[in-house]
Amino acid sequence: MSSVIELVASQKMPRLSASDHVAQTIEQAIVDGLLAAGELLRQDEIAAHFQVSKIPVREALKHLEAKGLVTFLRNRGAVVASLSTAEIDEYMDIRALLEARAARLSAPLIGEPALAAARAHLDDFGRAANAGRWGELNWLFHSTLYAAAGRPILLAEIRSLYHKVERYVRALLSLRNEMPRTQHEHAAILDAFVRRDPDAAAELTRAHVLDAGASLVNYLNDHRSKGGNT
Amino acid sequence: MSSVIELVASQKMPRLSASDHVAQTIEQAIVDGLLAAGELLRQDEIAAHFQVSKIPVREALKHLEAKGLVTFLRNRGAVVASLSTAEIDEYMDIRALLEARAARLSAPLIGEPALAAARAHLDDFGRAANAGRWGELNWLFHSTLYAAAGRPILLAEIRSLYHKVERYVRALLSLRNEMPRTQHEHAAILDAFVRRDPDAAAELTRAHVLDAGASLVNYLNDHRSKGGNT
DNA sequence: CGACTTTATATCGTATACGATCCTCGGAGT
DNA sequence: ACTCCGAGGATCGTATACGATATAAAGTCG
Repeated sequence: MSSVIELVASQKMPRLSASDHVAQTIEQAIVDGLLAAGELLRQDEIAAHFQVSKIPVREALKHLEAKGLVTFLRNRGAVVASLSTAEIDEYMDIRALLEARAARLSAPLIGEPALAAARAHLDDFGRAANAGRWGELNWLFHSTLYAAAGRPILLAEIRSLYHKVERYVRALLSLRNEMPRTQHEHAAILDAFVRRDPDAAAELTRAHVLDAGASLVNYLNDHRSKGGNT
Repeated sequence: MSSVIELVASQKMPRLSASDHVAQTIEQAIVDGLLAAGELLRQDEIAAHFQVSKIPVREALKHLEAKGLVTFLRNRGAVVASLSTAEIDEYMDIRALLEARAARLSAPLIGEPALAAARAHLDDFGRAANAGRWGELNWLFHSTLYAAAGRPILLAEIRSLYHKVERYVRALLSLRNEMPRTQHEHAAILDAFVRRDPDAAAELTRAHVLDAGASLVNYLNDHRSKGGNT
């Protein structure tokens, strides 16, 4: 076979169905906070934007509905899911549990390459300017540490929870200056991993997530219309 | 307006879209183990069964895919998701964490009506004949205990995890006689709630879930083709 | 002049239709 | 006889089309 054919074959699509492509793009947009909570997602509009019909768009939205990022209103379409402060609090509480578990399992097993990678993410994190990049690096830092646990399902569950609250965390980070404390806690966590100390890694991780959760809930309670859920 | 109109209005549908109806029914069938892991779900067939077109069927399957109960194979359709023993082990480990947390929060707050309801479910559980009814009562028992925690998200996450492994648990219960030990553990858990003892409730719940998980993993490791993931 | 009904329009939810991809089975070649 | 290949059929993925429902605007009555 000629090299031309190979060339064509190599770039022959991301091997992604239209439905999956739309789902991934919208998911990212929601997580990044580009779409406001409660915003209506008009199917025809999205379909036109991606140059597909409504069918794959609806399939994508159904997927995101099950993931908890979108809510369907009967005969009124889909909106970006919004979380009450109580719900955010619950998610952060669960994250604290699972991430502490992952840290405990991973700390004794982590290797030097993973530590170096985490350290690199930490440095990049300190230099990152916008909240978008910050969110990405924050996840990279933590997931790098958790990977050594060899628990893909646990990691996936953590990521799923993280996705649901990430846009709120980012909004907070953009408005308040939480970076110094965050960086300090990250450094302490990394140090616990360097020492391969499971108890310290777990407890510091737990406290880190709960701190972020408390800070977030406080902020939202202040800035939302008194009883507000939105 | 006449009473006839009111009558019609009152029974005017389950207010459920075709897509949601199909999703719920298939989800139940998978959880109940009526559909074997790995089984192909043919869209035309399902559509004919429900007397709808493929569109709502595909939306339902996309929903279940995001929930982890179904897997799509590009241009080959959807199959019932199957779990390796390692994945089941992970899910049970996470369940143990979350259910222990729910038990700890709930135990000090639980009221007499909830305790009475849990006791009733426990009795029914002892008399239940088939695995299907057993699974339902088992969930009712545990969820009744957790409800007092006032943590709907936590409860929903637990239910989601439970759904993913329930068919495997049921298969085990049907084949082995695990009921006596299970009943004994349930009684001990209920007793801890009666005493409003958070530590005991949490630890007994944790052990209960981990026991079930270990038993399940052992069984599957014995009965699956040596390296088997299915 | 305001509240209720009615009509219009936009958007949703689903059925039908069709090209694309993959599996099956039979035939040619070694 | 076995392997490789291609035509046929089945199933998937998506575009188009249409009835159903909700929101908004206009009209009517008190």
